[in-house]
Amino acid sequence: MNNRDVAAVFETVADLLEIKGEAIYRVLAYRRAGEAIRSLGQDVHVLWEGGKLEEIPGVGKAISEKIDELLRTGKLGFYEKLAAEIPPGLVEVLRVGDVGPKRAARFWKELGITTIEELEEAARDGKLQQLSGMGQKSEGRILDSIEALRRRKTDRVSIGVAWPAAQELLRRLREVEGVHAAESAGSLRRWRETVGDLDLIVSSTRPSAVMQAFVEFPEVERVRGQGETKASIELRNGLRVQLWVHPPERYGSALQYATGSQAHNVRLRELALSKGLSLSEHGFKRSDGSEILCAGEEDVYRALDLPWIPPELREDRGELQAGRDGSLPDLVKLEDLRGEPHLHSDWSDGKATLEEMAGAAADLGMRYIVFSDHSRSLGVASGLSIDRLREQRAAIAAVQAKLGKRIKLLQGSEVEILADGRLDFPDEVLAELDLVIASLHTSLRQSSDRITARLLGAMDNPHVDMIGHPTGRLIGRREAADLDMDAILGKAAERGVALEINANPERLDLSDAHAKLALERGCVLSINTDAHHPDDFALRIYGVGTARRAWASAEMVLNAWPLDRLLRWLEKRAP
DNA sequence: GCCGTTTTCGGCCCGACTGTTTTCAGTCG
Repeated sequence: MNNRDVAAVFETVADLLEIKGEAIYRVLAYRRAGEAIRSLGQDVHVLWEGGKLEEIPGVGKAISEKIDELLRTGKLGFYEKLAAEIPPGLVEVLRVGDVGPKRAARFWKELGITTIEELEEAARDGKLQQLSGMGQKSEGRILDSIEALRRRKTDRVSIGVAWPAAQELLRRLREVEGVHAAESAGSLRRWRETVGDLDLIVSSTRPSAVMQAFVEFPEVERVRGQGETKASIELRNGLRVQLWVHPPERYGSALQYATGSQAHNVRLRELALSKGLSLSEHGFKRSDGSEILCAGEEDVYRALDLPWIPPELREDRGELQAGRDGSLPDLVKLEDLRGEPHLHSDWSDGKATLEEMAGAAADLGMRYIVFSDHSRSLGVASGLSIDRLREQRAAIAAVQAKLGKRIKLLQGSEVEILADGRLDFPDEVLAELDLVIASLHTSLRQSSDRITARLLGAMDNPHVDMIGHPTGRLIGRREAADLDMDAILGKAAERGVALEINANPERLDLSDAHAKLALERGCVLSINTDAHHPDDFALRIYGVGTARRAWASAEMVLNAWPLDRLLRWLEKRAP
């Protein structure tokens, strides 16, 4: 039973309790605990064995006992009792928009509905509108929502899809007359790896005009709601978008509010209350009814005696305390990155020549790049033989001569960790390279013991400087390998091996949570694009976002170091 | 059910929008 499984049990418990009509704070407690376990960097088993379950925020005595029962027996009596009372299938019904716990409970009790299919059938038969408090419109909305749910396929989309889509909408919004500023908020602004919808905030004194222009954008499929200051639409590609319009003098509180996370906002509001202030997206209200307006986000935090907190940290993971202590990290920025340690050329499966990749990198201001084409056994990616690897070295030297001081070119390899744990090149070949990245691409479904041993063994090789996309996950498509992350991070810290944050939005591997844990263990990170084409360098933003979510400063990121420091580091590592 | 620069008990964030309403419940973020 992994973290996700445990989290899913508590999240389902929360939904079932809510349908049952339990006290909302009890429901929220289970939901919060579920989310905390889901975003835990380390295996919940490790905390369990160490008797540290209650250190998880939102986990107290009752829930830690339930985790214990789950991990010991694989079952939870509390859940089974609940599932006997309320059909667990109803949890699925909650995914339909416009259907919350109250309606789900009524549909079940009054119409016997326990699945989305049954709900759809009842709606088509006009049975929903016969319930008191329901009408034709509500029934129609629910039918629309079921269709929308089917169109979406998944609940959350990759940030690699969401971010460009948001930039396009923002560009268009900024052209609308009367718009002072427009930004994305929500989980996108916090750089979460997937987002449920886009939240856009506009500063304007003419909200209704902005609203009207927005719902008439050509890519809008349907308008889910439209009011004076708020609109909700769905795009043709299934993405849902919320727009808030606020006057400039309230823009800061609106942006802060919409950025979340919910847990962070709850903490802020508690803090506000303790100072006799009530905080909403419109600003602060004192008990006498007077207001404090916040044009900028920093005004919101200042009113609470806090420094501005970067959006990536707003997850209620200690950022308020760090703000009070003055110990907020100076987070790594895109401009801090000085080079690219992991990229491919057409010598293996890249789509561009050495010179094209080098030129593009130099144009972006990078000081160095490391050609790290695949090694010989990865046939599907045209991995280099030892002879080809040596030929490539001469080719790189020729390009270097041509580019001169514009950029420093290094040669590395993304060397396969074979299924039996050996590396794909012998040590004497690895010793010829400037930087060696060891990666898993095959046999990712091995048992935890075997696949963990492969990575540990690779890190014991003195030539290995870095591990590429450590868990091998593809978000939404392939699960991470079943690694003992505790052992992996411990070994990386001990051996001084850098761990990659692969910036490709399909990977983001290490994840934010693992990267944070890695830093706490004293590991060094590297933000790599794994570029196969010059356009891929643009993916750096996703890696930077993930590193920032891990509380990483530039000091902790290998490719944010100056080149001479990197070279000294490599030299010191050489056996 | 959790939690403590108010607290080990008594709180726990707040508002917009919609639909079916005679004053508000439900959903959403």
